[in-house]
Amino acid sequence: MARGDVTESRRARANPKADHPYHHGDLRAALVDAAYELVERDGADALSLREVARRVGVSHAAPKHHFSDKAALLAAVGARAFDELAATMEQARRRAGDDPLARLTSAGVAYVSFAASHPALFRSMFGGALAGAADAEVRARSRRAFEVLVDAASHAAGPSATPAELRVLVTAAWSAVHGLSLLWLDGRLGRRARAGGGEAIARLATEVTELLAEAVRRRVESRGPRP
Amino acid sequence: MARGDVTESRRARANPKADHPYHHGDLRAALVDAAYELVERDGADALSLREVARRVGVSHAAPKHHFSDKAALLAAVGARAFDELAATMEQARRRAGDDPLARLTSAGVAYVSFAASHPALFRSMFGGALAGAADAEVRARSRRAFEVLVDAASHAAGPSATPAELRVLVTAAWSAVHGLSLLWLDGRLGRRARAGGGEAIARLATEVTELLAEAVRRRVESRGPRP
DNA sequence: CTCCCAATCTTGACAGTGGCAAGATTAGCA
DNA sequence: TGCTAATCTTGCCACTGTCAAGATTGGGAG
Repeated sequence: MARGDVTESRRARANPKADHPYHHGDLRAALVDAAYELVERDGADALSLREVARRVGVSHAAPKHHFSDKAALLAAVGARAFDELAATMEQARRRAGDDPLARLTSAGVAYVSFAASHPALFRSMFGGALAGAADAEVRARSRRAFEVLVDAASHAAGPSATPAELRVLVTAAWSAVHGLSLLWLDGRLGRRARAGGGEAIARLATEVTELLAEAVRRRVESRGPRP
Repeated sequence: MARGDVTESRRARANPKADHPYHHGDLRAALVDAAYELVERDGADALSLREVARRVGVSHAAPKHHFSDKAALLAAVGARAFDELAATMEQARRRAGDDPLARLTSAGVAYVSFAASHPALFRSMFGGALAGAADAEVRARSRRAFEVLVDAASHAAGPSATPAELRVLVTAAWSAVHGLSLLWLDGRLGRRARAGGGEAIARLATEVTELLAEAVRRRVESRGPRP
């Protein structure tokens, strides 16, 4: 479910569970797969290296040769998750057509929808283990997702927006969808929003991003031509 | 540092560390104190019940009689933290005077400033252990903090704002400051913001909340009188 | 084709964790 | 003054992440 298959390299292994040859063939990818599933289900805090190893059918110390650390495994999971997020958002942008406002809102909706449909995963992508060390790869992959938002916000602000104005819009939009996602996951948006399910949160995201875009556009227009 | 002292009840204990009488006197409060400090320093994930017990000078199983669970202790810490947040925000509102916009922005700034000066604590107040069970007390205390924001946003929207418009503003403002706090804590706002320290994040919060308030106000005004 | 090195995986151990159970100690009420 | 119930301790279990040393094997050098 998580995502298609991963390059099954080198050796064609008939049965991954029954006959456990001493060398697994593609342990690294298998570990990331299993970890991704577990994190998606129970979150990063609940992840146990030993459990991952067990699922893959390998001894508890085997992961050590591919991931120095539990944090390293989580970083790999995070990188994959951000790829997923970026793909989702890019697809949403593509589907949104040419209208700049529609592009922004649909990117925002894609963001919160991803959070809503992968709650534990989404939480694990920020803060916690991924925050401190901030694996370089994770940062790079996450940037791609954010670029979608930045691009959409830029168009929504209009061509004559100042860099500073643009920066405020981008920061505000990103903060808003991010905060909206987390507050909703925490169930802190009142029961009206919670009851509505995925639809309610999507509508909220639309309203909020529209509000922001509208604000910047008006501000830009009322200022007159760019100095 | 965390906050003054807690009601030292019942018995006056001369030396809390040296002579450990069989009955501590006020173990519950002492545990919360110690846990609060540890969470503030290292976050909820890093908290160890045994470490807390050690700090208080008590056996590792003693906390069981006051907190059924590690989550229960964290809930107590969370409740205290939300009290702190609420107090900070109320103070900010008081200092802001009468201007509705100033009230909103200063509440928002107080929110992100709290996050910035208590990073690990702030993270622990949301998601993770506090998210699932959602201790009733924590919810109640947190509501008080959010009320400040709601109140400020209401005034900023103007007297003729519709309930629906108001709800959008409140949700947007709250989401924005919340997301802003977390993204900044994660170091995801670019190096310009990170380098600025507490000042930069406060400025961002001001700009974002002002943008939102402005948007709603214009929307309300341009709509004409309330239907 | 053979042999050997290095990568890969396993077994075993250690310190630390949260939670449970049974016993020691004491506070405060009858 | 005595005794019950609350409080705290000791001891244990299953589990975790990490390390060290040994077993196994793939794949290139000769």
